[in-house]
Amino acid sequence: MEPLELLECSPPLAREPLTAEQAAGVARVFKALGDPVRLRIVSIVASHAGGEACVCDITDAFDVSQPTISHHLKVLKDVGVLTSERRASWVYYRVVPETLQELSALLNTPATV
Amino acid sequence: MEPLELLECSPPLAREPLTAEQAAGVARVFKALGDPVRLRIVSIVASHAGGEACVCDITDAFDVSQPTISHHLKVLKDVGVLTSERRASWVYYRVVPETLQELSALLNTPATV
DNA sequence: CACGCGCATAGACGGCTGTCGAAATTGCAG
DNA sequence: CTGCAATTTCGACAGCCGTCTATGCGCGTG
Repeated sequence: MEPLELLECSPPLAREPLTAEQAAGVARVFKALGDPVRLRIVSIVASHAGGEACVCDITDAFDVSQPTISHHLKVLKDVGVLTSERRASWVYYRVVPETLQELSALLNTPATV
Repeated sequence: MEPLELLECSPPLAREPLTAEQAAGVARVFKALGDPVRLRIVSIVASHAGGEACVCDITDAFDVSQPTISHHLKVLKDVGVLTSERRASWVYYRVVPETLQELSALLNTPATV
């Protein structure tokens, strides 16, 4: 499943209606962020020292099982919000700033009058 | 179901991990935006002349049934993305810029090194 | 007042999703 | 090579979600 390029130039939502294809692509990312656990995962990774966190760091912060965390990480990775890198026995996750920036720009309402 | 105030000061995701409560609140909004039809609805309303659109305007843009559109509008209204106002026989919907602005600020990654 | 139109609600149904425990995979150490 | 530790994958299951049809409600018009 490719990370899917979002929008070439990220026009604000209010500029003109999104096409069905654009909406489908962007909705995938919002959907991934639409889970409390995943949202916290992103914030944990983003705010972690060095901008990265291993799975064990993340798992410790939740009461859900470790496979469940792994599942959420896969979802976030599939939509291009996170990337992963294996070093020794641990897998480290990082956020992809470009993806979040795209969404941020999209939601940046230009004084909708 | 109250529109739920998001975050008092909208700290970026990377500042510090969200609490479970914060994440739950924000995730509700992202979840609402995580559907292609709803995302297009928001963009249609936001880009419509006068910043508002009646249900008939929106329904015409989709192939789904009118009750389905009405359901999506309710979801977006419940999380504080849209507001509605009845004038005569028609109901007009508007975006709530503050809500989208909150999310935009949250995703605005501050150069995550 | 009664009808028609615009929109919302109710109920039903198939498919997706979050969760789990168990098993497989990968890499390191001995 | 063998065993261990960290992580992913698998299979299953309950609950949620998007969609539909049918129905109800509000409002303007004749």
